Amino acid sequence: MIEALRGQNFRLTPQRLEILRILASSREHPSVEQVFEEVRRRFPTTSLATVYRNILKLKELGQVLELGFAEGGNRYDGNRPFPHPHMVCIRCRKIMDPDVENLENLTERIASSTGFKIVNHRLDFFGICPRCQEADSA
Amino acid sequence: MIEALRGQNFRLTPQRLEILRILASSREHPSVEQVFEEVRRRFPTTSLATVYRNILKLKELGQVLELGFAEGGNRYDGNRPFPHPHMVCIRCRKIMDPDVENLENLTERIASSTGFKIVNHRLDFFGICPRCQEADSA
DNA sequence: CTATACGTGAAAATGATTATCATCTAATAT
DNA sequence: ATATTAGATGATAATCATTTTCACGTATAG
Ligand SMILES: [Mn+2]
Ligand SMILES: [Mn+2]
Ligand SMILES: [Zn+2]
Ligand SMILES: [Zn+2]
Repeated sequence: MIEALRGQNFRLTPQRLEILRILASSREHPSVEQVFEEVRRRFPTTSLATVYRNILKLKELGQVLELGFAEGGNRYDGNRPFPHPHMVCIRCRKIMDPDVENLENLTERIASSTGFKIVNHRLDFFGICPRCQEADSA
Repeated sequence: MIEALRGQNFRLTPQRLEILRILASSREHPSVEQVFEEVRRRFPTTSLATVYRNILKLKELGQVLELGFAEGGNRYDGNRPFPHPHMVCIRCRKIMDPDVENLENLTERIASSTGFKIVNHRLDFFGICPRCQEADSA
């Protein structure tokens, strides 16, 4: 992933490398705020704007998948930077990657039946995660 | 749909009825701004806040489906107020309802494999609509 | 008709994201 | 190592959709 950055005239600053590392290592689909707090552990002077800027760059380079939400902050996946389904817990806001077969069939069928040239898709399931279900019954 | 409102202590104001009518009759998945402009044709003093408030109520009553987008305004479907796939043109922002078989199978499979209790879902395909493809080749 | 909640209009507040700008620094050449 | 410079950062202001506030208006019940 670092290689993807070297291509352009991108500098490898400590903040940038740390943001990279956090996004690549986390499976939690972190928010900007979460990345910000984690970067600050190592580089306490880091600005929130820097986190936004670097995530934007990585998104443009196709190294990070952005999960935009109309309410509440966006979330990011640095492990699977391509469209895939997500499970969103409406209680604790945890986001998981379920194991599910690909949607190429569905995509192609919709493309041919509507005449759209499909370039992207988004599939989210909203519900209550197992842990929050336990909390309910307790 | 008007009946759904009578249930509670909801008053049937002219603005409210007009917003209702617009959402129920439009197949274009209008934005708040579009509803606002249309309401103003008949009731020129209507406030934008009133449009937001009434759409919120209808959403809470399950009479309108909200399509939230992280960037740009949200869009609303008053014809199919239940989860269904959408085709979003990334050029002209038009949104269509494609004809597609139901996703109950997929939903159930994901629910059982992840332990989630799924209460909602969202499936969007992003691409270029036929009309914008023509504009491209011209 | 009167009374009373609910609704409205106007404007301010909110919250996430983006833009601005002076300063800093990583990368490269000398 | 030093100088150069284009890109990066930090702090702050601006943006934009949406929500909140509050004084006033009005639909509805009695
Ligand atoms: Mn993911
Ligand atoms: Mn629809
Ligand atoms: Zn949960
Ligand atoms: Zn189009």
